[in-house]
Amino acid sequence: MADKKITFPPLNEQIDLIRRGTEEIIPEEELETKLKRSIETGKPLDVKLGADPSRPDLHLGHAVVLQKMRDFQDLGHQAILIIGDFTAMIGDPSGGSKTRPALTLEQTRQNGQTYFDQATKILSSKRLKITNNSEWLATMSFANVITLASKYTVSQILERDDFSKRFKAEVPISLHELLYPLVQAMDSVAIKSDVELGGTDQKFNLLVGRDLQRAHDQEPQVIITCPLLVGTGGKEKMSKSLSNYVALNDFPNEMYGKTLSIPDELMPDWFRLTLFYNDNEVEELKKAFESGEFHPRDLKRRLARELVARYTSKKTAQRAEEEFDRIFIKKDVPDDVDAWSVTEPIALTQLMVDAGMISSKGEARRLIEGGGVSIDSEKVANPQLVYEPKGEAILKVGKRKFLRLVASVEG
RNA sequence: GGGCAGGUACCGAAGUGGUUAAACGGGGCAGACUGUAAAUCUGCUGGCUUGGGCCUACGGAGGUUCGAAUCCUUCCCUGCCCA
Repeated sequence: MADKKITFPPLNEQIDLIRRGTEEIIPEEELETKLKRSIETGKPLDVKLGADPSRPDLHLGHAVVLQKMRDFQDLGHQAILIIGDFTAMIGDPSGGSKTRPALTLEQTRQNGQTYFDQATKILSSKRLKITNNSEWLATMSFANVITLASKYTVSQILERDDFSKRFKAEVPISLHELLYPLVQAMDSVAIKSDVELGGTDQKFNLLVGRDLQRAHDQEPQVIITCPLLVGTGGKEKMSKSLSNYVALNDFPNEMYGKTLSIPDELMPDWFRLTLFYNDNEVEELKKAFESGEFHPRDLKRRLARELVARYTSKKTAQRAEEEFDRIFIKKDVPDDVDAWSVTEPIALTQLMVDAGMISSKGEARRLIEGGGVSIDSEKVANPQLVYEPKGEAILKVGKRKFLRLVASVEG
């Protein structure tokens, strides 16, 4: 680590930025103490963020916390991204009874790389350190583990809401699940973190980090939780497994479209959490919205536009919007539709499966029967339809899947 | 180790010999209406094939039966109580 002294912004300035958009800072006085000390010594704070490499697709929900991490970097502090490769190898069981497939070391490494690529859309690659937690966890002996487990009590662990709920509901909780918070907390001990970031759902785990650091005679980390972003469905938090997410890697058009499909009530939250509007700005939007100055649709268009611009460019966002209007308002066809060559008559259902638009012919048939498939804007009524290749035709499946069918001569 | 209750499709949950690919609810998908919003209404929600049909599926494996998710045996798993 560089031992060059860094000059930090004044305390108040730092606190203001850090506090912005966070849910809780526990305890705030300790944050001040740590910041003051770093100003005096010129030594940056080590800020920890845990990353789960088993699902390497980052989405806007992750972005909330990553942005907070970025704030710390901008203030001159050290970001430490911990890739939970050890955890991923075992397979985190939380949330379900099914054991997740254990990943190989190579896979986790690969995932770690993609994680990095995506995370640096938000994080600066300066003052960024990435570590795999297998580095210290893989070498722990069983005796070490027992000792670790002795530092915490059953009732302390059962304080965690979802554990106690499951316990009360007589739903199985396996022993190693109870250990997970400790494993996570070990990371904090290993890197001697000053601050750890996470979503509000991580609060318990982060707090265990404090306890465990104390048990190892370290100064406990300050924990900072960020609000959870609600997913496109409008009910549950954004998560990959619920497929209600907008990925950082989504194509601009997708990102634009998905954003426009969120329920209206989500808009203030999204402005706040994905675009980091401050409370006043959000308040103003709300007022303008309630007074009828804005049509909710226009406000959402603005949200989508700014969001796409944030991850690509203004120009691209503009294009995404135009494209959207063309397709959904003018009912036109997008201009970047994948082509699919058809050489001979083929059952439409088969074609849809072959092209990967749908996973089974049965499903394709049902969709057709339900009126969800059209060719050149004409609904297909007959599920048995055999498509005769001729020139070009646009096949539309469901709300947003398009395919350009191109007749091509054999050879 | 003993006693009891359970294991059903994405989830929750009915069904206790045939009419069960399996009620109902949630979730999801699609359609109508819209602003790809919400609310509402409608349809669909195992695979393959259509001429009938065929295959896979109610924790696993066997068995009884013309016929089993449903009965029997055995094994596995989970929760509760006792030790």
